[in-house]
Amino acid sequence: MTDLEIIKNLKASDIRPTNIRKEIYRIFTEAEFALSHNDLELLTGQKYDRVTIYRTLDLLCANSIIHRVIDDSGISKYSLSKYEPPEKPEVNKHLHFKCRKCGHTYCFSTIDLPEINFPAQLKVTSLDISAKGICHNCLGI
Amino acid sequence: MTDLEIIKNLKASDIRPTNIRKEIYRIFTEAEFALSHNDLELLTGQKYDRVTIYRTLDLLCANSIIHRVIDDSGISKYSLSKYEPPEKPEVNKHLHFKCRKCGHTYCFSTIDLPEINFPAQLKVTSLDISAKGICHNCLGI
DNA sequence: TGAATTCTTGCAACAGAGTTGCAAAAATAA
DNA sequence: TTATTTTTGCAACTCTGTTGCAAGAATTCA
Repeated sequence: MTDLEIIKNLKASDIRPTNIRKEIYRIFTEAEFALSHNDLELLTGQKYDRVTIYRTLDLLCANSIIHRVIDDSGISKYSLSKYEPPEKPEVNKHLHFKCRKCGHTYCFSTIDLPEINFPAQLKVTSLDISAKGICHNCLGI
Repeated sequence: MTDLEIIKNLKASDIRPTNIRKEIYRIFTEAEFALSHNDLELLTGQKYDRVTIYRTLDLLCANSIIHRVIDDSGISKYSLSKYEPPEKPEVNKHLHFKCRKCGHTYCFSTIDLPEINFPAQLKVTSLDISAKGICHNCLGI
């Protein structure tokens, strides 16, 4: 993604394209797996304050540019949002996979997810399917 | 569950039936939804040390008497394990539902779960399906 | 029974993730 | 240029969870 596109996308959500915002957004566009706050502190070279990074993540989340995945150990990771259809679906679905070996969390497309039958009468508004195991990379070695 | 059954079950896992262990185990057998460490501190009337409660939870988890559910906000909750078949399944499956209104997390049976097709070649060893929405109780009001 | 050993609990202290308040700095509007 | 709003950094704090250690309780074994 070009710098201009980064700026354009931020502006489209009424987010001022400051340095930290552009840099963190760019990092997400290039990431292959979900990143934690700590990952971002390292990837930005400790250039920004911890709190500012948290606030940037919250801002990008609130504008659905990224989304949060809660790790099986309870820590938050973030990943670029990919909308399959441009419309917002009735049930917000996510499909994640965490590798027990390398620890990375991967986000997958949610097309082709089967229906889950919940017992009783529940109004389901979001669905999160997350698996654990060994990822493609770690199996290959 | 009778006191004797509680004691018998703990002993079956080589766990000495001390007061805190019996009490916390009993609380889980009577709980309708998953409980956090903080819930247990309150339910036991601040009778036990925080750390001892954590250790009791870890012990019951390690012996598969209870299992841990990570909340969408990242905090751990615990719930009694229910094995449908007595054998251990190849893929350890869980089905959870968190109500946005009351905040409770419910654990459901995992029979009748459809297959999830993950992309690429991944070895899946556990599967966690968790939904959010409004629960039966909160809808009824 | 009594001493030695092991297990359990509580306390203190710590670590990590995340939040809040406030003031300085930067950007925008007037 | 000045006034206003937004953004950032700092300090301090909360909450969840962990670790080390010593005291207490239970178990084992002679």
